[in-house]
Amino acid sequence: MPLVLYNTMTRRKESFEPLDPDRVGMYVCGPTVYDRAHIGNARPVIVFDLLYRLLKRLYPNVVYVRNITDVDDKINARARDNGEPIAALTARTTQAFHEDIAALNALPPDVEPRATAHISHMIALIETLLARGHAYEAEGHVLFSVPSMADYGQLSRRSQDEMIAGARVEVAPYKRDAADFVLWKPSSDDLPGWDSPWGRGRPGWHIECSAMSKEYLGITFDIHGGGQDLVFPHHENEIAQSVCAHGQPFARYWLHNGYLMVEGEKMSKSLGNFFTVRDLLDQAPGEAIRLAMLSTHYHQPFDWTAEGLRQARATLDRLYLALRNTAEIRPKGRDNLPIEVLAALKDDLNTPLAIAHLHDLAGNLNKATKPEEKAKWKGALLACGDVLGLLQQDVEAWFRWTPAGGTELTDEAVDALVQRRIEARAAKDFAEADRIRKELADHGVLLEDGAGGTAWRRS
RNA sequence: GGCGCGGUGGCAGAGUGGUGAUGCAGCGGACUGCAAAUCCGCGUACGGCGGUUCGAUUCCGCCCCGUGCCUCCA
Repeated sequence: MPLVLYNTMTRRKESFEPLDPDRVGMYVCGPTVYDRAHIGNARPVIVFDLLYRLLKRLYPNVVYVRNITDVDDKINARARDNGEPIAALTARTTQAFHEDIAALNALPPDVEPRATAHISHMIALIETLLARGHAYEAEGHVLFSVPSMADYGQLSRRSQDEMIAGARVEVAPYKRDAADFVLWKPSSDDLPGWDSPWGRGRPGWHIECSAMSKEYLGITFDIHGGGQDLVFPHHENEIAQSVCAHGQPFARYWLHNGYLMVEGEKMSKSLGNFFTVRDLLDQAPGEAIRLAMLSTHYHQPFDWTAEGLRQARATLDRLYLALRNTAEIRPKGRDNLPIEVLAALKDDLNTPLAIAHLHDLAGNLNKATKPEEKAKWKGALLACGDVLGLLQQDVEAWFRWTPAGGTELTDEAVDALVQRRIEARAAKDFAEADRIRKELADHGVLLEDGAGGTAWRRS
């Protein structure tokens, strides 16, 4: 049962066979650090985190590289608007990014290279492209010559004629060909810049990924991922740069997550449906956001909705309840991922199917009567959680989560009321017991009387 | 205009050439002081029209609808 991945380059599912099974390399395009991560940024983070977890389970050594783009015109513009130094903006935003995605249970990549720390690598790459006749200088810029690459456009399946016909942006006069793109551009004194053979300047958008992927993964490596919107021009141009510079293949498998929409519409600030990850973490646990994202296959368009988030929370309630109801059982076989779930994930990360199996496991756990059966199903459920990045937290912590600025009762106040109700029930004062239940319910706290006492959770 | 992606039951969302996942919501039952949770049972869905086939939601064609990209947005 091989790992099968949908390769954008070939537009079909392919068996994944790493170049070197002892060192699997994956490069994913990371954030441009000028603002808080939004919900659309979260999808590739979560999707490729899952792939990373799966790869680590299948191969002994996986190197996951996700860059930080900390030189960019949007950064420059934002720093100017904020009246703060660029370095302060990028440092602050990078830290916020790390906090946000950690809350989504995304593991840190093995390497997280920053563009500004690799300028010399980019310059060297550009020099190679110039030397090989794939780039040219013009008015302080260095441009990649698209016509110099015979098979440009393979990934996005565009012919150069089409691109010219469809071009709707005014072509800079110094470009020899409308499709040529910038490798290096001049910087004025008020902008970030580095000395180069072409004067003080800064890199174009695409070159950093070509330079840094080679640095950490080599010229040819296994997997390159990102959002579908990066297929063109970003990934296409990365391929052009890397292949033309090195004369060898670049990434072998290209994976792209589908677009994200919000309540059926494109997310945009003007529509008022623009959410940052931070906004959502105030409303729901990060784990619920993660599960919501994984409820749709990564390749499909994903529609972010309040209802979807509610369902994700309900699903996690169900799974955590199965764990809570067997709190006294020590799980067994947690290292053994159930075969159905492994098979689902190995089939191009079929997370919806894997989640369906999670429900089966929870059902089995709920139905089990013998302790050894419970231990087995509980271990299986937790094993799935480990690879999916779910069910990692303390069960009670899950049920006690409160939204930011919530006016709910404190945990202590709930405990005190629960205790009073226990006493009322012991005295057969069911009117008082029901009154307390009602009072708690009005504050979003649900009670569950079980054999082992009364448990509560916030709804 | 060019190049893509998608349309599955009330909702979300897998999957498959023929015994039609899973969850949420809903209904009925068991259990419970009452609940909740849990368990049991219940829903003949696959955008439209053709074609191939013994048989299509699944393959092919056309159409309709939604959505994305087309040089710096994950």
